[in-house]
Amino acid sequence: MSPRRAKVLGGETSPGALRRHLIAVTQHLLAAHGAAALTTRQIAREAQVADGVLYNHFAGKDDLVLTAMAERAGELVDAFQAAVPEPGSGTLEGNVATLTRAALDMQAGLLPLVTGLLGRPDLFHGFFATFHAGLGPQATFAATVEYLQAEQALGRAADDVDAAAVTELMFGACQLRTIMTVAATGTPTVTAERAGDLEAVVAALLRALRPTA
Amino acid sequence: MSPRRAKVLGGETSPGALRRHLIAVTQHLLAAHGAAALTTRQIAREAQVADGVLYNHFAGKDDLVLTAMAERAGELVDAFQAAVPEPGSGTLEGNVATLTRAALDMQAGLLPLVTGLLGRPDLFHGFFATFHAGLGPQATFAATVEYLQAEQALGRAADDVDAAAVTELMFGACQLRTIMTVAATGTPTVTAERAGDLEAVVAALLRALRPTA
Amino acid sequence: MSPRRAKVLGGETSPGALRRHLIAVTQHLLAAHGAAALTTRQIAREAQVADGVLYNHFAGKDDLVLTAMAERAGELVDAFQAAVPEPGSGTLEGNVATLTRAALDMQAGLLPLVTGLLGRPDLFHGFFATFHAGLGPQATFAATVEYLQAEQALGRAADDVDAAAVTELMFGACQLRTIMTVAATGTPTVTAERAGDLEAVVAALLRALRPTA
Amino acid sequence: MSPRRAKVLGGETSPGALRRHLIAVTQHLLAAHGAAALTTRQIAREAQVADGVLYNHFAGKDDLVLTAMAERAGELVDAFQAAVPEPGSGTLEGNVATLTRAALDMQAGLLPLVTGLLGRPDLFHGFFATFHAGLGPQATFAATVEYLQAEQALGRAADDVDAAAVTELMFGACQLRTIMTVAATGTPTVTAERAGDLEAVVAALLRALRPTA
DNA sequence: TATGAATGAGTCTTCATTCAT
DNA sequence: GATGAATGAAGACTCATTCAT
Repeated sequence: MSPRRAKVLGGETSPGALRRHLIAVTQHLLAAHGAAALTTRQIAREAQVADGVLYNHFAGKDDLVLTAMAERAGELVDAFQAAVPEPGSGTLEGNVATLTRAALDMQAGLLPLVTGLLGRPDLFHGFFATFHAGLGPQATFAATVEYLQAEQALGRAADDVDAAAVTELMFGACQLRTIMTVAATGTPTVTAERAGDLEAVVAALLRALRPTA
Repeated sequence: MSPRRAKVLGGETSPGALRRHLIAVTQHLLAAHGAAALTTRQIAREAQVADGVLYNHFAGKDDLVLTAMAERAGELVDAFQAAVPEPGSGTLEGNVATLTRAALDMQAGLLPLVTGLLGRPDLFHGFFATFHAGLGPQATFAATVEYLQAEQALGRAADDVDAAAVTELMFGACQLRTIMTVAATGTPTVTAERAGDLEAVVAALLRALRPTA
Repeated sequence: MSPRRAKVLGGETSPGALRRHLIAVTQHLLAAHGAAALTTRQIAREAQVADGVLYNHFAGKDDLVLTAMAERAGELVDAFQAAVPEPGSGTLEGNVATLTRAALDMQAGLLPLVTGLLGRPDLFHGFFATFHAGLGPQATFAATVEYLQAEQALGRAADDVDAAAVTELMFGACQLRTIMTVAATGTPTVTAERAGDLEAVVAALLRALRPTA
Repeated sequence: MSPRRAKVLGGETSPGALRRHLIAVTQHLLAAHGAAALTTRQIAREAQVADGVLYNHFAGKDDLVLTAMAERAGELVDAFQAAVPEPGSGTLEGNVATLTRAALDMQAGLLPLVTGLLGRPDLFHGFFATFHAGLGPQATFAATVEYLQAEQALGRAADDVDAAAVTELMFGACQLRTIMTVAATGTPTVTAERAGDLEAVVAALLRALRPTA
């Protein structure tokens, strides 16, 4: 009836501002209340806009959600990649600890996203397909394997252990921690603090990377 | 009009028979199509009973689903526990491989259950609280830690590595494999075969358990 | 929240009563307000039932509407068929007048149905396909042609005129009258009275059936 | 941001150019996809203009659509009128055939217009009221009656048959053909070719116009 | 005048839950 | 206990219309 420009964005009028606002709200709701509570009405209410706005900027709910997820995942991936150490720099111990911590941060951020998708395997599949080669979570796995292989080549890590297997152990442990933290706390938001320390896990990983007796 | 449940249950009339039937049907649908496709009508149709029966045996949908999940989880836990080797028996290598394989089987079975729950953190929390001490998935973690500690005591595994950390690596890797398999295949059901082999992971775990050089 | 059996049907509890009630309401709304005003909510309100009931008896709105239309069309067709005279009985003049009047009644009843369908050619096509051979409006055309051919065989009508063409003229004139009546009155309901008399049309038709000079 | 209608209209800037453009686009969409698929957004997109323009030139969607319909109907009427033969010219047979073919062309063109209107009897009524005396489809009826009466006066057609009734038969048969063609093909567009030949219908009409035995 | 993002009532549909029989 | 029709809030989505720029 009476279309009035929302004043939610504080006068922000640059093109695409509302689009980004909707993405941000979706990411927030996803992280705060889980995927089950994510309805178009909730998004609209939280964004302080009319129910229909969503469809002026996205093809539909799935489009918005997938976009929000992909964007957030991209940020998490970027943050991880930035943390991957230069092979040969520092100590192997410190580097593995850094990587493990970064993996936990990423998994914690990824969980609320992945959570909503697991119930819809088709979308989940498409979500991973969304990323161009070398840009998705898969890329963080590859980067870690590469790092470890480089350390093996440098002789700082045993070369008779499979770098991919070690990476699976590392990422898997972090994911497990994340999920168990959700189970323990009952909130979808997992902070590094709540997830506990990883010292022992890092130590065990390092043993796998040391030369055999 | 008139009760004719006999058909489905093959004449079974003992008390609680229908209750167990509903649980079984729910477990089947959960495993086959995932939690997102689970409606009370689906359950009733598959169970060949009226829509309302559910409420004669359970407080509501959540109660039924949670009960079915807990029971199925119990079976998976039991299967895992049965696979935990006697410390000192066989070889450490074989035993760790057995445990890892058992962990993968359990995670694969657990995933469709957990999937529906992750979107609702409150229920997820309650799900774990459901288990009496020593009966839930947590117990399998404890059993594995105990096994490893016993091997450490027997001198077959290094005693300067944290058994709990190794267990986290093992379970975590299995969980990661399971989820990535869903992402790769786009189906909610993960079989051990589809999840690929674990040799390299087992080998890496064993390195963590061997004495340091 | 509180499901209570509607008392709309006056205590009628025979199976299928509500289904038939919904069909009747749909037919009424269609005839009274046209297809554009036909929403599921309107139907539910007019039927004095909850919004969702429709879906307990029909696959969806289209199913209900198509069913209602087919049923009403069936009645109209039956009424027409009952009016088709026995060839040789009475006078040709009287029989053609009877048929023309019957055709007008049928077209008047059919119009509000067809009206809603013309906007959706796919459904319109399916609507005619719905009828088993010899049961739809097409059958009335065939019956009229047959009647005329029988009169031709009896020598009461000229045999050098195409019976199908005469039938097209008859049915077409009636349809035109019906539509022009809607245009003139602005209501979708056309009664025989409002459509005016057909004497001159019948006379013209009879001329086509008389032997050439 | 800034007006750039020039593109579409080829630099045309005379007042009313955009108004006429919108009407043309609406007519095109109406004929091609039917009234059910006609949204203001569709029109705007097809016209390469902003959603709101429509309201700068018309009171609303109904106004635009009705205007477009009336204009198109006017064209169809003009085409028909141009085809009405001079009484006494050629042969009666040829002239009636010409008129019938022209009536079919007109009905086929009118159908997609009328289709969307039949579901809204109020608009349908207003549509016919739109035409000034002697300009609407009604005028074609009058012209045909006049033509026939002239032929009657000239002695080329029997004068004891009602010219209006014969016209009703002619127009009605054409309309029936048009609608049945939609039913048979499932497409909203009816071309003269698809509607089949009219020879038998013309022959029957001519019989009605010949002197009685 | 043109723009096009924003509006929000309204559409069809789903589904957990109730309760008279 | 069993039945299953009825309920109605809620979901995703559409679209004619408005108005600040």
